[in-house]
Amino acid sequence: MTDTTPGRRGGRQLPTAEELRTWRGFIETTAALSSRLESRLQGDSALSTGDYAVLLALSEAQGQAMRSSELASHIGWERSRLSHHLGRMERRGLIRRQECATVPRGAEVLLTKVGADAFAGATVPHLRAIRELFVDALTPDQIVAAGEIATALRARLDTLGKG
Amino acid sequence: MTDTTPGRRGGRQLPTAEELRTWRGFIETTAALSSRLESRLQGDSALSTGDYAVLLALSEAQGQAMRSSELASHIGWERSRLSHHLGRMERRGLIRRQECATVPRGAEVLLTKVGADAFAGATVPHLRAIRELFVDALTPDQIVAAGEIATALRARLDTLGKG
DNA sequence: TTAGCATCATTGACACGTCAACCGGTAGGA
DNA sequence: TCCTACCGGTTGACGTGTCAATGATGCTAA
Repeated sequence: MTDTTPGRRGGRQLPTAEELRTWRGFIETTAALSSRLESRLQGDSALSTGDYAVLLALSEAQGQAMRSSELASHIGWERSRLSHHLGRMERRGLIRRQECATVPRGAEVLLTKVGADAFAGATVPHLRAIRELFVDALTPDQIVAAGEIATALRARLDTLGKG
Repeated sequence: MTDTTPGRRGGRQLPTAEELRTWRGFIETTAALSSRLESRLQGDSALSTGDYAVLLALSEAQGQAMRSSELASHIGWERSRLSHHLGRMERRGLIRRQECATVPRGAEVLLTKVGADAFAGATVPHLRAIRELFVDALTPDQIVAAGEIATALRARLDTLGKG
């Protein structure tokens, strides 16, 4: 394992072999974690994490309803993505869409009973899975460190922008 | 924000509100990081990270060729996923598939010149993006901590198995 | 007034992943 | 021998995500 130290010249260099190993472990493990959580949720409640995010937002909204674009920005999705997803959720009866009374071109998304029940049944197993797969896997110090790492990475993403 | 401490009874409890905040920040940020890296790679080289993984494996293999199932296990993919992906890569001329001479029912995957060139052009920008978005975002201590967190999470995933 | 222009939402085309079914061939055991 | 079971690989159906284009509707400025 020859050392590929880029070092010197303080400029824009490539990662070292060690940094790359850490990177791969980190990104692959977090992906695996997401995917495991997804399949746990699916198995426990027949919902995807996307469904869960939508249902969570709607169940917390007053009237259990939100405008489509409001919902999109609340959960941080592109409108196109939300529109596709709502179409699938509507086919399964989890939500309903209707024209918004107040805003002419607006669409109002409503939580149905089926959706509310599905969400109610999903939340405890989902939180339990988060506890088992994340919280219980780490020491308290590591949880704090994970939070700080996420904050630092997020800051970097934000400052670099889409570039 | 009422404290939802589960604590006591040392049993299988739900995460606290604080743990949940950390969890959300962590999982959403790592997802955003993956997605940003994906779009950087796409913009720099018209390759996806999936393409990159396949091309990396093939370019390191002797003869720049591998059996399909060997490739699948090397990069940790299900065979079905690889088969679909190879179909798309083959349409773009990045790889070629042919019957394996030695193993009757085996398929051999070959790196084409187009694929090798695409990979060669992609690697430096990709490594640079990893440096900018991950390595440079964290302190050396945080990189070490990230590695340890990944190891701990991975261990947890492995011990829990598919359950 | 009307020609742009931004905004809200949907749509279509396509890439990507998973799951389950399938096919062809090889290997064991009745 | 024949039946079965596995193995390598492909396929189809479907959920999911992005991008670019399209409607439909208001706002604004010549």
